[in-house]
Amino acid sequence: MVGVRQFDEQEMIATALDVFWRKGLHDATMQDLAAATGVQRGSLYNAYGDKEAIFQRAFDQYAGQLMDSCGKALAEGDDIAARLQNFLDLLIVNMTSGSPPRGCLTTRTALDGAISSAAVRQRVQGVLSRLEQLVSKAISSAPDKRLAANANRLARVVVTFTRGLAVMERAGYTRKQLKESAATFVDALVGG
Amino acid sequence: MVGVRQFDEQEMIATALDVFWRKGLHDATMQDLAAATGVQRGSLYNAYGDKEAIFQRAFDQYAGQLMDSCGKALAEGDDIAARLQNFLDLLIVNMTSGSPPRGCLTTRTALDGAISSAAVRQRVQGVLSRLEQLVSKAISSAPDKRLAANANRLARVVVTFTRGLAVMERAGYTRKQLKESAATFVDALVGG
DNA sequence: GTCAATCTTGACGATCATGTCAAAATTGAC
DNA sequence: GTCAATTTTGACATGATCGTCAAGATTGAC
Repeated sequence: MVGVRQFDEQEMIATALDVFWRKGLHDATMQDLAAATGVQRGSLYNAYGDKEAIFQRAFDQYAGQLMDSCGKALAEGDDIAARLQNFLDLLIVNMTSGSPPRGCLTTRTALDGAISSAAVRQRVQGVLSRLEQLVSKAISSAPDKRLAANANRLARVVVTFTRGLAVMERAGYTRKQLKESAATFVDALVGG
Repeated sequence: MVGVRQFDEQEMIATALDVFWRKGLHDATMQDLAAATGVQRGSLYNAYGDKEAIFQRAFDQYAGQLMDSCGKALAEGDDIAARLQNFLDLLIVNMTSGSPPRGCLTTRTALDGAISSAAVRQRVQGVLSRLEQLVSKAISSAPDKRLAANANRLARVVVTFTRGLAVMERAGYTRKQLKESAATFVDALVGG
């Protein structure tokens, strides 16, 4: 192949993800991406077409990693309470990492009003849907039949609560406060 | 007084609130406000200084009305479950009203990454803080001492959950789905 | 009715982001 | 080493938004 790409795509997407995570799809500009990755604007347009195409790649990478982590968190622990706690703690650490904390990319993207792209919306819905499935599966396997019977409904409540945590983080709540809320929530939900 | 204002301020702020609610502080432009209110851009700059000043007035009006409604919702009902349900239903209806649904202004504002204004951030925190107080007060008055003793912590969980509902709405969940989640949440939280 | 303070209007300049393009540079294939 | 496909580069045109300002219009006070 002639005229070979001068930058590492993996590295480029990873850096772009960081930019999108900190600024959001709407507020991150091609200039931001160019500056952060060291790849010129024109090259990015040539390679990907537009900003949204870059976002989609970055988001897919992020979503894949997130699902892996969540699956593992929900598999470790003696009982369903511990597993849910692991899951919530993982998300909390995830959204409160970085300086300043970068928040939750999925939630930020869901709230980004300037996004009319069906592809982006579907990706957000995909993450939420898969999270519900993971949690539902975990709850289903609990010995408590009262819980297991309502696994789907409860899973949606849990995922909804995680979205709330993401909003509270943006509003200024600290990791410690979020963890306390999460503990209270798990305790109240699956009995303590 | 000479050289009198040619538009009704109350009406202007109410219309501006509608614009901000549908587009968000960041995405709503002065042109949007001018077009919706019928007041020219220059007049708005002359009267208020900048967009954020208009937003603050609109937000204060919105927050006041919201607190009133929430206070009433939390006061009606036989038990704490019914009161919380009223409260959650109110918020759900509030965020799913309009066509297309306008969502939750507080949550949208909290997630708006382009906002560095301390005044705006404080207003968002103020709403969340006051909501926590209202809910906490309602829970405190419940006969169930196990609940009342944890009123503050539980109230924060409830408010966090409401933020989650706002995100789920943006992600495409319908009013019906949100209400079902809310019902499941209340049932799990305060026993059913 | 006149005056003067205030508001309104329309236009202006500046900034920023987008997307495109032609010319130059790069490099694998032969 | 040459060629040709592809990428890179820098510049360009476009459009949106912001904030400002001078000139004109309005109206309460006298």
